Amino acid sequence: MARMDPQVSSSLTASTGTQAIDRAALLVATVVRADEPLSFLDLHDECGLPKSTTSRLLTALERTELLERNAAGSYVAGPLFWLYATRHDQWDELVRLARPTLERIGADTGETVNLSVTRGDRVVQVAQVDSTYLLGTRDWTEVDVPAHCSALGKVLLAYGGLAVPPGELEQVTPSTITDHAALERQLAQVVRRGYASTVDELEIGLTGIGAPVRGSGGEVIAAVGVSGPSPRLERRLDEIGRLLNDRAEQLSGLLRRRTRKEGVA
Amino acid sequence: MARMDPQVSSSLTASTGTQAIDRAALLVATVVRADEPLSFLDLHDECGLPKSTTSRLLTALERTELLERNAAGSYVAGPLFWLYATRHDQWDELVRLARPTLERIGADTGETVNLSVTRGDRVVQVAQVDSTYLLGTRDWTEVDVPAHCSALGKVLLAYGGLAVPPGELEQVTPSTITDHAALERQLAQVVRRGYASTVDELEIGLTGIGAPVRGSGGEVIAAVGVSGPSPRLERRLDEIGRLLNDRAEQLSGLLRRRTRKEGVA
DNA sequence: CGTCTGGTTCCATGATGTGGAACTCGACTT
DNA sequence: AAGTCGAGTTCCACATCATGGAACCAGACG
Repeated sequence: MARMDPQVSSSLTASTGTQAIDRAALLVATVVRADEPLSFLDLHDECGLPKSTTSRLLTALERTELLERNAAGSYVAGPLFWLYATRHDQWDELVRLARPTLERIGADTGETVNLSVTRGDRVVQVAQVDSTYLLGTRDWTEVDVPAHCSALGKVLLAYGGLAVPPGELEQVTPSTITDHAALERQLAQVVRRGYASTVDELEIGLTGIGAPVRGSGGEVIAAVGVSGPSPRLERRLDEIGRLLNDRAEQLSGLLRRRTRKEGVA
Repeated sequence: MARMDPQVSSSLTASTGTQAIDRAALLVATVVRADEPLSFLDLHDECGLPKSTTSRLLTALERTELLERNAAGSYVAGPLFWLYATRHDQWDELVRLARPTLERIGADTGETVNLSVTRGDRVVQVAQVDSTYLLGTRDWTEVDVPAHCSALGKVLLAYGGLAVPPGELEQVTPSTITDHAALERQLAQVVRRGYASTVDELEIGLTGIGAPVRGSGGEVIAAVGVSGPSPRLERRLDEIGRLLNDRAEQLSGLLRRRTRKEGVA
């Protein structure tokens, strides 16, 4: 009856008296994380439960509106998820999901951390974790700045989350890149390196570094980055750039569609 | 041990061997539908489960990321819901939720049914169920029309989902209302009656009727309506208006936050 | 320092979920 | 038309697992 070792299945946080629920939740999580219709068999061997059990659980989950079957009979997230999604803005939810990542970056670097997305043709900061230093950047959530001179803006430009505006590029400081060709060259480099940076280009003495966050389909949907005084950051550009890329990659992994063989969180 | 009559609990579709899951799902559904933090006790007496059971189930649901506790210890929807919401557009999900309602309206009236929302300062149709008549309106999903001469537009204007544009009101047909004062008077009437209509105001021979859909907080977030040839609809304005209001009310009920005493769907 | 409300842990009990095997259904072959 | 296979559901004896009353714990209030 025991499928494998009796006590290996759920290791952490000691679960007792909840086998059925753990399994049901595993099914739901698998469907939601995959984010594409999974057939009965997919779920059967993805989750490693006996056919009869799988069937019973899935039927119950469907009845309770946690899952639903599409026309082809495959399972997708059910009405409860639709309801939640209609009521909540997707960017707010991205912030929730990203919060732990931002905080880790904050702890690692000590600098102010930002998360940006494109809204229309503008870059807006949607979340911020403050610097541990006294000298940090102010809270500019919802403040939007020209894309071509902010690190997060450059990331979004470089990965196609945003198009480079056709007209003049505003000269915000003496260091701002205003030449289209030069900007394009930089953007190509951003893609090559996996992170973007601006030193004194948005404001004298302000340095920013950013990396791309990818959505479920692999498209770049947001950018994470840190910013702070140039003297403190200038020398750590590459170090922090790599760190950001790592962390952003992890966050992207969370958002990525997963089909096969993913350990239980 | 049996709380009530042994076979009364879950009547439809015969459930067997899934008590634990049904209960767990009930908890999740309650939290998601309420859409505001529910304390342990709220859930306890909302769902009528023994304390110990409630506790065990909630702990399991939290571990599996279906629920989460906020700072105050109350339960809210968990990371799995966030993930789903980040990946899906909220208007698309509204369409999913509304589809059954639209289809019922279509079946009731035989006319083309539309669902509209405001995007920025424009009204866009986001879903359509086609007329059973041959003479119906074409698919204008994503086509946006001036708000002051469409029934759904008037609904959104009337309930504050949209502001009346300050400038000239475009005269689309001879019947189009172009006078601001007259429009305001109509909008007030719309609120009084609970539905809006346009006869020949957008296109000669085209009549539309619409009613408001309210979101979780009670604000009007969308409008449902039917449209078709004036000869067929003109006489049924009030009848259909009431019908739409009823159906829209039902849909709104689905979206409304619910805190207490709601039967299991 | 006692008293409550709010919540978790224990544990004996048997109801409840389990899973192998039998069965059904439909599609595809021969 | 009969035969075969794969996908999925239903059955049912068994014992594992969820159950819930009671005891327990912790913090807030008086």
